[in-house]
Amino acid sequence: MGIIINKETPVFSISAAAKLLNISVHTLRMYEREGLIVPFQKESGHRLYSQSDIERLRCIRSAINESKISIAGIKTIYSLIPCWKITGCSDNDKSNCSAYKEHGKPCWTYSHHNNICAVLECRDCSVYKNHTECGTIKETIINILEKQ
Amino acid sequence: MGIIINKETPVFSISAAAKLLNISVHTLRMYEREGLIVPFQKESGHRLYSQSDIERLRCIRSAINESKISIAGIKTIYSLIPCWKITGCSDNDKSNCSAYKEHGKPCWTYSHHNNICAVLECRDCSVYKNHTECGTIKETIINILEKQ
DNA sequence: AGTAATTGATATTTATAAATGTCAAAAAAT
DNA sequence: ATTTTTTGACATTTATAAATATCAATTACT
Repeated sequence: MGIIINKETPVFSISAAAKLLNISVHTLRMYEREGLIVPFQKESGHRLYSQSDIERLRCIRSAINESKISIAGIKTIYSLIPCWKITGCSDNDKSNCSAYKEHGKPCWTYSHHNNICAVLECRDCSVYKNHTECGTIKETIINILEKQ
Repeated sequence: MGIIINKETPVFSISAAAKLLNISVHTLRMYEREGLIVPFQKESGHRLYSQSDIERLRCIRSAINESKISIAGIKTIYSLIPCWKITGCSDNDKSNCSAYKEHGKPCWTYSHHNNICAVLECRDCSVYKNHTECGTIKETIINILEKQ
């Protein structure tokens, strides 16, 4: 059998994740409702968290508790990632995309029927996976600007 | 005589500005201490605010009160403005600049002895003047990315 | 010269975001 | 089959960021 377990494999239940992070399951659901995280969902609706999800949540917790950035602030910061450059959106994709045109919410909180994002779960997209904290976001802005 | 009064002319005392905004003078000084605003300072140390400053402060108030973004969040958002592309920093300028290398604080909260920013008061720099709220910041990121 | 406004620094208050608690129904595990 | 966990929705608590208050010293008006 070919089961591969890596950092992206969803393995922790919500209670296991909560214990690892020393927070309550309510808090985890709140972060999800706010669009900070996108855990894997089974058909039943039950959530599963990967090691990557845990690390992402540690960053979020640090932003809230150490850096004193509010949840609304984190959402807005995520919304400034130039996702369209990472995904390779066409002009048409962009004109159909709220994530491109608006701000205040991360791109992965929008539904993507009519553009390039429809081919991939947001959870598996590098825009989501690679950007957990502000340092990485600034690096991305710099990299995209210097590269082209 | 050639006195020109426009939106950038510092004319309001701190108490006048506080009244216009319906806040206390303490709050205005706090925003300054946090690096959100850079009012004009007389030799005596007394502050003067322009019409532009008032509008900037309205944006900041709206971010805090309506959008629920914390002051630390606003600072981090400001720190994501690609200032080096606006000022035309050289590679050497960048390597000497904390605003380029770090994040969490707006570029105008750093001292700029040793790069292109030394020639202009931050208060008079378009990085500061043109970016009061998140919409403009996203627009700038988009514009810089599409232009080049 | 005398009143009013501003300064910075420290302490206090208040508003509310973030986190938890509770509940009944549904799903999963043993 | 029974126990445990998860679900969503609503209510409550708590921690603290944001805003004020107070103070003596300094500066600015008239």
